[in-house]
Amino acid sequence: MSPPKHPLERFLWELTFHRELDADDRQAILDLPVRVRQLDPGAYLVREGVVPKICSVLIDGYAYRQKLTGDGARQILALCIPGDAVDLQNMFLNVADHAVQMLTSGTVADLKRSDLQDLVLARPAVGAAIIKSTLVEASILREWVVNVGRRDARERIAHVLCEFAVRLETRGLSSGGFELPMTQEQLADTTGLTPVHVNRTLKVLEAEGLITRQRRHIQFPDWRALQSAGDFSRQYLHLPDEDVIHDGHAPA
Amino acid sequence: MSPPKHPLERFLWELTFHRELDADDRQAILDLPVRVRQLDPGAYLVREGVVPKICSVLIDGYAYRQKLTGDGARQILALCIPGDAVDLQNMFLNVADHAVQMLTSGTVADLKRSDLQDLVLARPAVGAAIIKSTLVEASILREWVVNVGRRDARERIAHVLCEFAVRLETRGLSSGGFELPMTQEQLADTTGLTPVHVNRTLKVLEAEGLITRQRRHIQFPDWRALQSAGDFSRQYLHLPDEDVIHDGHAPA
DNA sequence: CGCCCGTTTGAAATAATTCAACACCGGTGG
DNA sequence: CCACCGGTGTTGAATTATTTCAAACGGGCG
Repeated sequence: MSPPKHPLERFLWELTFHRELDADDRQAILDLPVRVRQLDPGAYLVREGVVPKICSVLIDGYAYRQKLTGDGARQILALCIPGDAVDLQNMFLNVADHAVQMLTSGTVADLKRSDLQDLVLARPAVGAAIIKSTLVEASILREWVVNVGRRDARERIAHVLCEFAVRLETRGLSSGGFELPMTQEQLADTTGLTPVHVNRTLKVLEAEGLITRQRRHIQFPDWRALQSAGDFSRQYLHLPDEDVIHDGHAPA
Repeated sequence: MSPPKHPLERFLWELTFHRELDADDRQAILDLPVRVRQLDPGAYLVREGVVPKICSVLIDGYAYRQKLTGDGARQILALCIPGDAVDLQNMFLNVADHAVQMLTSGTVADLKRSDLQDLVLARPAVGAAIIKSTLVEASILREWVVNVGRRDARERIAHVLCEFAVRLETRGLSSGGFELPMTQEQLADTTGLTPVHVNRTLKVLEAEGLITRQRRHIQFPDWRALQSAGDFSRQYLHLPDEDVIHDGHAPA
């Protein structure tokens, strides 16, 4: 929970996850000129339809990718956690096909698009790491299609909780439970459900002993059972090694 | 409808769509050693969980990306049309997170993974084109999450039909209508619905005059209205220019 | 204290599913 | 040539998951 010394430290760590980087690669990333900004919940990092000149990296706090349907319904497409770059696709695509908005308050580091492009050209290993991280994002997207397309409410929510927990744990941002950074309405928009149905389903999960909740703090008394309820398997996250996630009350 | 002279011709065309390639780039692609295979419906191009050593490019026929849930339900994640490379992500990712299967019979060209990797290193423009095309795929995936997450059956099906029509048209594979290369059950698996509900919904669309059907041949008497019924806008396809798609009976 | 946002609960309505039967079509073999 | 067959499409009726609407509740904050 202590803030990283260098703004891009966690971003660097996340890239190294995907691809080995040598000292020069790492230094080149840390030398990138950044502007650090503090943002409020709801602030836009990217707006649909525009070409951003900057690419923001989340340092602290959470964000989400989002799209609206014609009649105003919202679908959340991805959750961004500290260390995620929010805009990598826009290094190659000319127009943002979705919006990115802050979920909580937090801070971001803005990189110049051109700086990033130069870096990728100068250091192919960094380019490879960036590509890999966008490919993993695509894999997560595929799993989300499965989630909203073929699972019922209980499975969907359990799955989202599992995914979020694992992603946080592998970055050292939580263990055995976490502060869910969103309202039930936002959870509804990530699972393609209604806020009231999310509420009822959370209570079911709680009644079954799969989660405990105090306010928005969620814990997993039976991690194994939650995974199975959510039909969750971490394969699609393409994590390099098998970190263990512990039960809420019985860290193994 | 006439088969391309060179097996990779349509693949090349699709890449050029995303990024300008000079004569040397293009020649390098066409010089790639290929093995051409004829495949039956249902044949696997990629199996989940394995590392393919080859990357197949669809020359003829259709394929789909697919994932199964724990209890055996299937979700189709993408439709591949002639010119699509089926495996680009596996150039960087070590394990396939989903399967790819032939929808119809057809032919594919197999490229050696290492050949492709060498090509990308030798010709950065080709690499850029490949990256862009995987990013467009990710954009389509995002739209699919919205589709199954936030649209009702009628909208979902109309949307899938629109997307498929536009993608086919921009590759010169159809105009004003097409032969839907899948059963209603497969359409159900792409929309997250039940086969019988797909059936009923198709009849609704037909009754509304948005589509006509004879067997699996679909036409669009009112293309504008179908788009609006499906909440479809081609922006997310990141197409370079604004090709026009015509109504079934009134090519404009 | 009172207000507002988010959560919780209930009852009624609806979209989609399930199960089951039947129709259709092209292909195969008698 | 016809009969049958399996896969696909079509239809109906009953059931279920989820939504909708509406109202009450709770806690944090000005």
